Amino acid sequence: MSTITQVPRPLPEQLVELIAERFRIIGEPMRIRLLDALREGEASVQELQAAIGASQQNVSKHLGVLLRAGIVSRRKDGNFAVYAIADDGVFELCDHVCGGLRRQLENLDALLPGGTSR
Amino acid sequence: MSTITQVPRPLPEQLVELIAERFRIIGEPMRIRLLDALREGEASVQELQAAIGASQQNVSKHLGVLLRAGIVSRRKDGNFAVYAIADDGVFELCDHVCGGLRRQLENLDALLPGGTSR
DNA sequence: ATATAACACAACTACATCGTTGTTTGCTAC
DNA sequence: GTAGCAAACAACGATGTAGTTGTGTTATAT
Repeated sequence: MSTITQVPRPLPEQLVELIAERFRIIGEPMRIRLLDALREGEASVQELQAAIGASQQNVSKHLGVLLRAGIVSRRKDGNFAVYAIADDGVFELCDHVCGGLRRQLENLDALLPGGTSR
Repeated sequence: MSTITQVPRPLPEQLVELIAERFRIIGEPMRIRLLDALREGEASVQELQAAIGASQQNVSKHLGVLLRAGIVSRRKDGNFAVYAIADDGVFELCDHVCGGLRRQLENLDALLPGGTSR
């Protein structure tokens, strides 16, 4: 199942907004930390809170944003709320961004006299 | 040169910030429109302004953001400033996002009785 | 039933950023 | 030089959102 997302040429306004929203949601340090933590598997709010070091309310809030965006899923287990990655694509996205960052650094590096080191 | 961006497991704080910034920069409707317009090739501020329908100052400002992020490049041609895509990776990113959106829509679609239409 | 724990919701403050208005810079033409 | 155009810069108001504080809400345990 290849994802050959043939995108229309002048992007329709609605799609622009959707894409922007998606990027904006991921473009938050706290949410990236949450997604990164969830990479190891599902976790409760408590565990995420401990892993990241943020207030319970803040973690819950950001998880709510990710949940409404369909990026994570939620499951109730007794007294706990267990969150998990629902859309693995986000990691490919992050890897892509990391690749881009790396390319930029390499380009900057090439401009310096010292080469790779220094 | 395959970009196998092996990302460290707990993402270092600096990298988190960089990734977030990158996403945040792309996550703006106006900037997405600019990038979309530049997909056809380099263009002056005037042309972009006309294509998108925004004020000169606003277009210039957003282009400045994209330029500082290294996503577009700038070239002076007489009285004009000609911008072009510097990092083609952004389109793959957008396609990825579109793919994710499409998957979500399909999932929602599957939940509806009518199937694909309606 | 009561107490406690885990999580979510609501109101609020602080801060960032979008878009506008006004101005400045840099180039071309006369 | 002066006039005129393209683009960038600067300051401002309005809006959005991150994080905190305070308060429900739901489930477990005694």
